[in-house]
Amino acid sequence: MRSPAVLAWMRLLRVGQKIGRVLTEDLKRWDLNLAQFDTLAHVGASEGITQQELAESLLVTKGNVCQMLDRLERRGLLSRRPDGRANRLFLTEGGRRLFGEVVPTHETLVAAQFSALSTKEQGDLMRLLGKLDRSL
Amino acid sequence: MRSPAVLAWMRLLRVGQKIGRVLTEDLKRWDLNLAQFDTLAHVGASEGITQQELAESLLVTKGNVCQMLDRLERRGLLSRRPDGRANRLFLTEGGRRLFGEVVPTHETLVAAQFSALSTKEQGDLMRLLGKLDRSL
DNA sequence: CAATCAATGTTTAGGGCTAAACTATTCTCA
DNA sequence: TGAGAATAGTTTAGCCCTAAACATTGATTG
Repeated sequence: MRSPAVLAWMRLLRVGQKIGRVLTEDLKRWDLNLAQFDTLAHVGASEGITQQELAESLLVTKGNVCQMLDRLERRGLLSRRPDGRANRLFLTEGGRRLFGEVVPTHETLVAAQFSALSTKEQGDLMRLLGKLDRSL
Repeated sequence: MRSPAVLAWMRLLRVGQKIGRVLTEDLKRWDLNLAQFDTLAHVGASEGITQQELAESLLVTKGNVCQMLDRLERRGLLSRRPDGRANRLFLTEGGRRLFGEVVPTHETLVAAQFSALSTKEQGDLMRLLGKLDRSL
């Protein structure tokens, strides 16, 4: 007999994979993937953030952030601005425009993935995951 | 204002990353990562499964499965057994032994990650994710 | 039976991610 | 002030994963 925790974990992974796949597929329209979208989202929400802070915020390594930024910068979506020994990050005009275009569609699609749950259930799920997140 | 769905999605991703990191760290003791563990788990639970079936079950591509199996086979943990045009997969003695050793610890650690939630809450989470999974 | 089609597996190129080694800059304080 | 510690970023090797091209084998049907 499997514990509720193990079952919950297996399902959490599975749901994450499934939804991630749908979102990734949709983001191809803008030639973005989920990691790039999340990076733009974080920078857009906190412009002036450093690479180090971005890495902590995304829960990835700074090496990863560095490479990710190389690509996004090459595409002209954001820019590094040196500040002391750190780099501060900003969206370019193009990055801001693209981001503003993608977000509404993206959020609608996310909502659609959760539409099998009632509003109350979505709230419950959100709260349970929030509690779990804070404990980790 | 963010919808409950978007918040739930962000937290789901985040919780998945955090727990995944803890489990990955622990699996290093056996020189395994999460993907390899999952592969062993699936094969162990359904020996004789084909590569195609395994790929569908893991929600990854068959190309990925092929490479993953190359590594696990090289390590002597499982074996491909040709059957018609398919390969049927089996754990080796070593694979079965390793797997039996890892699983209890792993499940305990998973349970620990969810310990901030009461038994009822874990059940609720499990059910909500199950409902969501079936709808996707 | 032979040609075609479908199913299974393999390979390859490329991006995501990590750990660890490395570089460069800034801070500290004796 | 100058040496060393701490901090921020970059690079590299290697595994994970995908998409797409490829190869092989089995099934279908004219």
